[in-house]
Amino acid sequence: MIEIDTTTNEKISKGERTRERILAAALEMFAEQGFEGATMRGIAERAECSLGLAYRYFRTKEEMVLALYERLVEELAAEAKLLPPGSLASRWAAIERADIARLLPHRATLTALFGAGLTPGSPTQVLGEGAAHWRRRVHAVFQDVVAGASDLPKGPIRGHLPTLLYTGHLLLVLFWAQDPTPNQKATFDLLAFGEEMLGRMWLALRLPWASQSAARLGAILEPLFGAPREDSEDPPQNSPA
Amino acid sequence: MIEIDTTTNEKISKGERTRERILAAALEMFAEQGFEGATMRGIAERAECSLGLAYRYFRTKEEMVLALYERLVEELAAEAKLLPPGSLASRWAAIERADIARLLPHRATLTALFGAGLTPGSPTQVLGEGAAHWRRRVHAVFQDVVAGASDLPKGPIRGHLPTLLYTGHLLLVLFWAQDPTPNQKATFDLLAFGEEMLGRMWLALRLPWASQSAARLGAILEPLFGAPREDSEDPPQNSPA
DNA sequence: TTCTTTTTATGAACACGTTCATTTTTAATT
DNA sequence: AATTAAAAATGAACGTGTTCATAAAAAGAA
Repeated sequence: MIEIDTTTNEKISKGERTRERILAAALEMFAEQGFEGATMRGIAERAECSLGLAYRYFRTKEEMVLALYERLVEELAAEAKLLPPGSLASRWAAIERADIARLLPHRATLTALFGAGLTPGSPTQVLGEGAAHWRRRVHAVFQDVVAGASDLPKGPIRGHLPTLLYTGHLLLVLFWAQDPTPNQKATFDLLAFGEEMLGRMWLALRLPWASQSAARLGAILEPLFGAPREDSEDPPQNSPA
Repeated sequence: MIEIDTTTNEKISKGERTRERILAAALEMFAEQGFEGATMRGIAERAECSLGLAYRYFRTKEEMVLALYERLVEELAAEAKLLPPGSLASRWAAIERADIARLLPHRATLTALFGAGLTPGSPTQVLGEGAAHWRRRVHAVFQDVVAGASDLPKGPIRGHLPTLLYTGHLLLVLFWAQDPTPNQKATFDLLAFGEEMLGRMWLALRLPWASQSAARLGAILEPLFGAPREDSEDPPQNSPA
């Protein structure tokens, strides 16, 4: 019962199609009823399968949101590759604006993931071992953002720029998810503020202590968000053995 | 069956004593088994009461952690009052160090609260309406920190300093709860970094655009964390009607 | 005291996320 | 076609947080 995908010409097993069906049902339910409002039984019913089957493809309810997050990260990565050259500030702001626009329809859903990301013991803990693969993935995106910039500084900050931008991204998205102002105005104000600050960077880097401080901040954050270690590169498994 | 407290001479009803017993049991269980590990049934058993009774005094499991948080905030406020005069940087760093030391034994427990604080719909959402009372309370603490500083700047930043310090505090504590480095070294590095930055503030404020930028950042954050509005000052109710 | 009202306490029941032994369907092999 | 092995699918059952109708105990009024 193995079929061939008409667009990508890849073999698609029955299981993969079922997984897709369940995920689609889940995302619809999340959008309609929120993360907590949606129940696993309801998702299974909409996907026209049993409750147990949903757990064959997703170890946990939260992992369904993770699958959504995975897609969004890949879209972000693709967008970073296509970013037109320009100043670092403009490139960073552009990708943040594009990302927030993409996350917008899933705001309520993603917030559940962020909440879990700050919960100890969760496999999706932001700074935990389970999320290391995604940290590297997103870090690579900001390496692209930096690499295409036309106005890179020379000093010791250079190497820390991806990590610093990534940190800014994380804070911005986390804030966005919580932002109670209408249309998340405060978030966009912060974004514009950050863009302007980045634009003035070269002015500030004239001051020797400012340059040193930026590098020092980068050094603190680097081991947490930053450079890939010699670990394995295997993405975590969502499919059954 | 109303008794008199020997230390404060206040009337203590039977219910209040029961509430205290349940809270104590809960905190012990949280410390031993973590927030998720502790069960409401286990807490009730240790408090030698029925399951339903625990829900009479705490609307939810999370609210038990909130009761702990409330205590810790009051201790923080008291400590801010006793802070010796000095530079703003030293006063801020001192209170942060003291606070983190106080939170340390409850790290695992509090993280559950922080996670919930980022979850939409939760009554303890950090920037939500339910937490407004606590935001004002903590903001007042940083007003004290600022008020006692010996080196306050003159410009438009002055009014935003409490909000800016509070924001730094929030970020620091959130980071601390997640910090995977041994003994939370990264957190203390960030704290030292922040202290040094604050110390250099007056140097930076010479630059007109730096001064304006700081004020602009304050203006964005002010409505979220900052100044109390004309709302009621009633603390949320934990006791039954 | 006796009656009434309020406070304090109970535990069965519900919906939920999750697990697991089991069955059914599909693919591979002879 | 018959047999076997692997993949896909099932639904009952468990422990959880939470709710609720109800009872017991305490306080107040007569």
